[in-house]
Amino acid sequence: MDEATTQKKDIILNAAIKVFAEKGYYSSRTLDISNEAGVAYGSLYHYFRSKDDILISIFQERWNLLIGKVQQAREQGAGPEEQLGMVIDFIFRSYRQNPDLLKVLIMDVPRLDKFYNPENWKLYNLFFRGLMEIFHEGQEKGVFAADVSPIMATYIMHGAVDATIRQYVYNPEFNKEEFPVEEARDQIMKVLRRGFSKKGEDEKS
Amino acid sequence: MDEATTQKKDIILNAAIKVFAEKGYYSSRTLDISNEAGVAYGSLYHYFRSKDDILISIFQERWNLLIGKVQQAREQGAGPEEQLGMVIDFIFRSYRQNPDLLKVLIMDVPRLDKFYNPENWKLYNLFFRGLMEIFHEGQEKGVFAADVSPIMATYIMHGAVDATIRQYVYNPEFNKEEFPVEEARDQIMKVLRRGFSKKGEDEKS
DNA sequence: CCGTGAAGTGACTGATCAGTCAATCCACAC
DNA sequence: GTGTGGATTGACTGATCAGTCACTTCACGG
Repeated sequence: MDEATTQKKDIILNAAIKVFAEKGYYSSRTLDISNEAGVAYGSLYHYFRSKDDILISIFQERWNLLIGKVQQAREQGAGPEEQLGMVIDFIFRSYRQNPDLLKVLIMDVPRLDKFYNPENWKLYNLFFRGLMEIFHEGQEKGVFAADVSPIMATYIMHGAVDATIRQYVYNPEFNKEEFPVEEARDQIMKVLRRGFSKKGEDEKS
Repeated sequence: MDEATTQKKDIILNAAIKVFAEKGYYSSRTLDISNEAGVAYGSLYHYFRSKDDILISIFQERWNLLIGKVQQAREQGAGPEEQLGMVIDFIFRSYRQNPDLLKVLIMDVPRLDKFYNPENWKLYNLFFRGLMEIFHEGQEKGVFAADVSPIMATYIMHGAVDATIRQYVYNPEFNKEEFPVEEARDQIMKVLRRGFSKKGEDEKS
């Protein structure tokens, strides 16, 4: 795939992210996407097989970035706690930089039937596997409590971040100005650090 | 609304829950719902205004149960921690009893544009408000850390439960037999208890 | 038993749209 | 300057489906 093709695909993908975020996947028309991208309707089908293919491509491309970030955190972060912090921070920064993308990844992608094929599950779970390894190492190093399974720790962390961003994206009663993302991020990290901490393990079960 | 009408509506609603859970809201045909319910196609429109109305009715009816449960927990639970436990337990029991319902509430309802009207937001946020009050009381009683805002605590708790149930419902690689819901529930409660605990507050920030 | 209106029926329709395709344009090689 | 093949175009089509409606059946009161 040459440079020009990659660029054109990216233009379409970015337009699609904007349109999907605005109207939701099923209410979005492929014509809206081509208009937003400034290309002819038919061109969409030159670069992508179908509307589904566009959404899945968004997921695959951006999810790989996330997985790369987890990898990077594991290599560069001083300890397990800092590594988790880096991942959470990356997600919140991604939201600040492109709320539309997060909206699509959180709300549209998981709702598409075609999304659930073995290839995508593998990619999806790679993220969780990376996080689990951080937790596991943290337990071995005696930083994290041994009585919390890494898999549950991963889901709890993911859910906390996911639900919070969902509030930012959707809840009109949520005051974003008074409660900036950095504050939300810090509070999540605080709660999780305490929740997973080895020091809490002895507390009443 | 007489008894017979209520019953018939309930039959349709339950059929819709099954169909929506199976295929997702947008891929579900209203004809599938009438077949599943064993009523004529046109009858759907005698009892409900539209397909959207059916989904929103599912939300409203069941969400009221959840809100009632939060209220009940606040009245009957000994302390804030036990109260939260009761709410979490109710959600996991709802999943065991009717996974389809949870699938619809978690995945389909929040994805419907029409869902986001002031009336539904009000109802939706009533649940969060109830939880926030539990947290607030916990802080006043010195059980929960004062440096975590009740609103974030609520989102973290909701997200943890939500993400976990999502794994049960969707992730084929997740081994439900080896990891029963009761175990998941206990681990979540453990992590949250530690994460929100007053005792952790002094730990390095 | 008749009248009334609610409950129930399912064939039909009008609108919607994803995807196709035949035609044209364009860049580059020879 | 000509040929080749990919890129681009947008009008069109075929299928899909939510919702309608004219009709039938039923329950019940008088």
